[in-house]
Amino acid sequence: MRETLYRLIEQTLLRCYEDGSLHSGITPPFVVEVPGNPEHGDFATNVAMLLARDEKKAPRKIAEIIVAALGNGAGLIQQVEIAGPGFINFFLDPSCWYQVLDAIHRGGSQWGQSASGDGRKVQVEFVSANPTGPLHIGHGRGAAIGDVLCRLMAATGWEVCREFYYNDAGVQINKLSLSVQARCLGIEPGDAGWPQDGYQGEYIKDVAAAYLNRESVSAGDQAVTATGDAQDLEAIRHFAVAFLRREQDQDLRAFDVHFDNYFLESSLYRDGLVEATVQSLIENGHTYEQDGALWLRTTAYGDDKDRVMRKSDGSYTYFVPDVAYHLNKWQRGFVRVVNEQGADHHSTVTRVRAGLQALAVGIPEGWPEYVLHQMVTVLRGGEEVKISKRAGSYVTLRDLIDEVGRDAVRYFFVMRKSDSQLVFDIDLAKQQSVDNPVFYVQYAHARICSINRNATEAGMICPTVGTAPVAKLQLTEELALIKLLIHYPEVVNTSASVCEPHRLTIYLQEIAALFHNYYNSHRVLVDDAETSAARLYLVNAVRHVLANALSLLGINAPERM
RNA sequence: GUGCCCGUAGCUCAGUUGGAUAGAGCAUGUGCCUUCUAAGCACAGGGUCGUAGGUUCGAGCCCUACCGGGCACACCA
Repeated sequence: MRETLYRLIEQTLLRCYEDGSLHSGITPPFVVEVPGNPEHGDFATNVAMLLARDEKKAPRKIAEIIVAALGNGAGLIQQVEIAGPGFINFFLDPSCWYQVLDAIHRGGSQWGQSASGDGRKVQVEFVSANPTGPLHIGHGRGAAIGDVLCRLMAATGWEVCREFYYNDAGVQINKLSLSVQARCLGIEPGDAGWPQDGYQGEYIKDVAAAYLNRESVSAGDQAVTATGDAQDLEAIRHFAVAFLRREQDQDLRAFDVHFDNYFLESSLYRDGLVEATVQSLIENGHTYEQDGALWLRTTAYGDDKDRVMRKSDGSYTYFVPDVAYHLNKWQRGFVRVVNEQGADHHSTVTRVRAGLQALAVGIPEGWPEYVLHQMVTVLRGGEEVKISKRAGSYVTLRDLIDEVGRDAVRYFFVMRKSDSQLVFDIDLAKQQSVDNPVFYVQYAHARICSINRNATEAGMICPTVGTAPVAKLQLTEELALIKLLIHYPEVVNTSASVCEPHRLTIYLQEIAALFHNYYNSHRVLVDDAETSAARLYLVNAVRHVLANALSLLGINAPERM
């Protein structure tokens, strides 16, 4: 609808240039938007104001010329007015609103999807937790945001690859192995022989017990049987990694989050990608030696200081494998890559991009994209629940799902813009009332299903596509609902392209609010059969949109509550 | 000290990428069930958009400086 109007204005402008009523000859970057105030019409454009300077005319004068040339847009436009400093307000013919109801019923569960991705390959990397413990709340937020992003992109025509990257070697894994070994030997935190900065959590005991029992574990990407030999640190490492990966997998499955590919940091070394990347950076002349370390001149690409690549002890800093990893992503053909991470990793953004630019293999400057989420604080009984991983006392993702349910957890995690901090109020998430946004939205869906059941009982059914007497829908509340329904595909598109899943939850709140309002002021099933049919047609369109949006969030749309 | 993010109603947060009189929910106050789920709805009060400048027809949004909070700063990832 907005698109149609946009093109109409564009063409009108060209016509004005042809007949000489306007002469600047440019098409300014004007917008067609939905005014906040309904009195300002269904759509409005600022085109006349943007032309004022080049035309050397008052915006309202220009608006008059455009309006005169506009016509009625093939019956689309009922009325046009010029308002304020030079806005052109459009009031559309009501009949055009009703078309969206047919479109929704025709599209069903597909409505709102588009092909803007055009089958291109996008990769979303998210969670990427190292296998040193259970997933915590922060991983949960990342998992929810990443998963919804994937669903959004798939719905907009992208070929999506969901990837999980983790470090299975390195210093932290050594600490993990040593901690498990210590537990195997009966050493406890605080005892002599407990590894420095070891992992103290209770779960380490479980890993040790399983190892001593010679259990077999298989995670999504690996399978290991324990030898039970407490002296074999290498065997412990393999087992511990597989064990914790399995735990994380189970948590993710409980959260309905799945991956297409697991990528191991160790494979970058094994396959020589790290070494090749370093060589390439040296050959391109972007490195230098200083203080016994090898540096990359990242300042040439907007970093505030140069970064060490190879430490004086000969090992690489973590950003080197990161660059190698992203080069690999590029070579796999992903024209778009989105990395969802905690904001505490934000310093990698500039470095990775700088490293990729320095490789000079044609990677665009802003590639890859990053979605960074801020911290989550958990509130229970109005008090903050402290999270401390090393000390081993914290709320895990699993705890949270078990306590408040998957739907609520997912909704709360994507409800806010990712770059603002999130307060997760456990008590609120558990509440089954209007205060809880998840229930509010699900309840709207359940209510419509309930109406359908009542309709069936009364021998009425929702009309099929094109047969509904839609002209019966004249109430303000009905038109408001229809006008909001129209925007759904745009919400999906925008959310996907700017990577902001929270827009979906805001839209859901709006549509649910309008529905509850309508429901309270008017009955759907009334004596007049035609009116009932038209209203059934409308509320079921609402039901489709609610269900579709919830499905993009990975949340159930219950038929009863 | 340097870099990034945030600052909007008492609280939690939106704000359609620069548009018209800045919006929701909670909390407070007042109403609405013989009728499809009251697990709901309506009305009312509540604001120097952190502060000060700047850019322009027009700024919550863009630029600069400052204030306050968070995060990160080779030898953890």
